[in-house]
Amino acid sequence: MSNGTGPYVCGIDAGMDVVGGKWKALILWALDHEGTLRFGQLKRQVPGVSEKMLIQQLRELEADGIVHREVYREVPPRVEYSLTEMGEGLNEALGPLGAWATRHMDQILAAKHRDVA
Amino acid sequence: MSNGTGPYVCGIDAGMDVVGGKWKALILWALDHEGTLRFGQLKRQVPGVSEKMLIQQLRELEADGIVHREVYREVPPRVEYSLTEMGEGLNEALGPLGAWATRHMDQILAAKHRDVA
DNA sequence: CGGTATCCACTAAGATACTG
DNA sequence: CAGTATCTTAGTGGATACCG
Repeated sequence: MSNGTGPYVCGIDAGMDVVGGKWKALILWALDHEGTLRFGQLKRQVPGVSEKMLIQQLRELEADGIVHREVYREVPPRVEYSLTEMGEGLNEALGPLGAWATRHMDQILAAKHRDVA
Repeated sequence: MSNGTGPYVCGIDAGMDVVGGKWKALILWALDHEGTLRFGQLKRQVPGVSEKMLIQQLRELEADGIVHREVYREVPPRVEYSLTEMGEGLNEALGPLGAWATRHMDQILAAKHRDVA
């Protein structure tokens, strides 16, 4: 996801690299609003995601220190995902972006329809 | 870049869709710091980008109302790119994300090295 | 329940060559 | 100078089937 020319040019570049996956924003948002979630619950909160993608994105977020994965060795198995402190900070940092997009939602949607047509 | 399940689930989702291209953050950053730039100047400010990708990302940003493209019909041709008001707003909204990433840069870089290895 | 593994389609991205 | 056109490759994402 980076440009490969060594370290990042700016913080935004690095930030986009962390949160830039197709489903990551949605995962972050779900964990922020619902708190700790099991795998199955999380899947329901992110409609349309496949198990493969959900796992993949969760593993990347975990590697980046954004989400915490807690395994309970029970029958049936239970795994819970939650935001770390760093993840909560990331969510706060994304707040203004969300607000901006909400403010300009009509234009964003209009542009999107145009390139579909 | 969206999940295709209709409108966006949240603003962050929509925002990521606008700024989520591989080079868009860098383009935004360059235009914000340098002001109006010609195509060639912009290319030098975004090291490693191909002309094809630069054009493509610029066209998408233009369609989203983020950058303004001004063509001067001269010889040799001159085209200048600048941020719109909406684009400047987007840049401000990305500020906290950049700050967050800068704050956690070491962990981000560490995670990145780990999955290279 | 919470994953893995495999295969396949699609798109994003890069290299190169050419044009108004 | 500022693109366009074409081809090729790498990576992303989805469907399906199976496992502890």
